[in-house]
Amino acid sequence: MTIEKEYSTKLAVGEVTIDRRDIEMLDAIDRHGSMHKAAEQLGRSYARLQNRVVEIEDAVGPITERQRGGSGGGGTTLTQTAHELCHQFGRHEAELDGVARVTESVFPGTVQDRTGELATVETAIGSILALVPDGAHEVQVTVRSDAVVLTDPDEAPSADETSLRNQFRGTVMALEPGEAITGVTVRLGADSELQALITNASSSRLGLEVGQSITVSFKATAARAIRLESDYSA
Amino acid sequence: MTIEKEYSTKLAVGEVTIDRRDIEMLDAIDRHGSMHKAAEQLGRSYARLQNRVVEIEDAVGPITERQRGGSGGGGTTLTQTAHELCHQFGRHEAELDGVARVTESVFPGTVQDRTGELATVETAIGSILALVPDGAHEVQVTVRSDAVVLTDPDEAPSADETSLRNQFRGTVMALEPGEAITGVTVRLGADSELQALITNASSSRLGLEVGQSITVSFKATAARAIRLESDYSA
DNA sequence: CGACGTTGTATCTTCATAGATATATCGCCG
DNA sequence: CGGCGATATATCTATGAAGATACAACGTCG
Repeated sequence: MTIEKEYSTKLAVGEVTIDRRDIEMLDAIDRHGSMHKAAEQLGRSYARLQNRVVEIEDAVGPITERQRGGSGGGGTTLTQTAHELCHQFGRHEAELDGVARVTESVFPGTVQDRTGELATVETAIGSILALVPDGAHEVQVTVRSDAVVLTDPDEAPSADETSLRNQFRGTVMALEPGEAITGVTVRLGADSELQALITNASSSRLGLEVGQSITVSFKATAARAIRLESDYSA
Repeated sequence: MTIEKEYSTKLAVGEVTIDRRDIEMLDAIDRHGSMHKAAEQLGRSYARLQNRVVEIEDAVGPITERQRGGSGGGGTTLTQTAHELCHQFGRHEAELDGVARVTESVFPGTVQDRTGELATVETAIGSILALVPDGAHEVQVTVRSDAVVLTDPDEAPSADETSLRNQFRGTVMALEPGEAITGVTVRLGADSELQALITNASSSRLGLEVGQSITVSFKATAARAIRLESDYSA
């Protein structure tokens, strides 16, 4: 059975939380210049829609300029605030979409030293410096494939010169070239693999081939651990 | 007014989508060994809870072993499948949490050449290679601060040797040291700043100081653009 | 000055979700 | 063999979100 990662994007601003439906509403108002037409196009009742606009404005401040009477009977336009809300929502959604799309590599391990939110986790592939939740001991470290940097081992900068704190040596096991991006699977230990996403250009620049030795790096701030003895008590 | 990024985590598996409430339910069942006690602890009705378990199992397959009668009257334990579901949910949530926590830097620009999902975007700080949605022209490129790599300019590897396709030169404007992680603000152009998160260790290793010249890099697969002429029509 | 197409409200209905309650079933154990 | 504490299930009710409907208010324009 396949499990798909899903999410729903929200922005908490003041007292209200704005979801996709609200953004679609604002977008429709913007495109049609009136709340009535927006309601019609979205197939929802004008009353509720207008109500929601007021509700949001009560918490956020003016997001519309509403005019009644006048030529055409009036209309509603969005304020700059509303447009910025939409953009911010779009950016947030793009980031979340990235999370849901991208594959992750998982390494079980045990927490060793901790400093603040960071800790070293002992895993099958060695020590990983990662963000570790408070009080966790047995954890899984996850690394997003779009955060993994590949380097030619001969040219690899020593970890001293960059902020890439995790660096491992591995062997390219598989290449899945796409139109612009190649998925790379790197074997790091007996049973451990790490996936990376790189541009096709980088792939050919590095001369990637199956069987090749390669250096993989990722930032500590991009490696996140979750505790295995999960406790979801609210 | 402050806008906070929120989200809600979900896993779509088969016909049902599992949310945090479901995971909390499974966790409570696991801890108490019975659905009745779980319902009581969660303050929800046994009937609905039991119903939900059946609902999930209809779609996902066995996630519990339920026994009635016997010593103690019976009880319910979770299957391995259920535990894996919880872990996967935890990992997914950790990633989303990362998105909501981390700051992002935004660069408006216009799309130039495109190959598949990738395109170069002309911005105030120069060309950025990023993931760009289909058909977009005017965009905002966002870069997560945990994806930015800092390098000593003298030692910076040429872009030829790594899969870090975006590389810029800048000046450190601000340092916000935390317990384990330092937030770094780098000025890249007249009006453009990029934020990065690095470990304190990396910060001191690089000898970071305000005013210092520094090289920032990030992967094309970690830079995401959203269209400015947003169209949220469903 | 009246028509028109808006915005602004108020009220009723519909629907889905979940709690409340009651009852049946099960199977070990004293 | 009855009690206990669980699972299993059906029915009623409470609640909240949203649609349906109706009507008042507004202001430009013909």
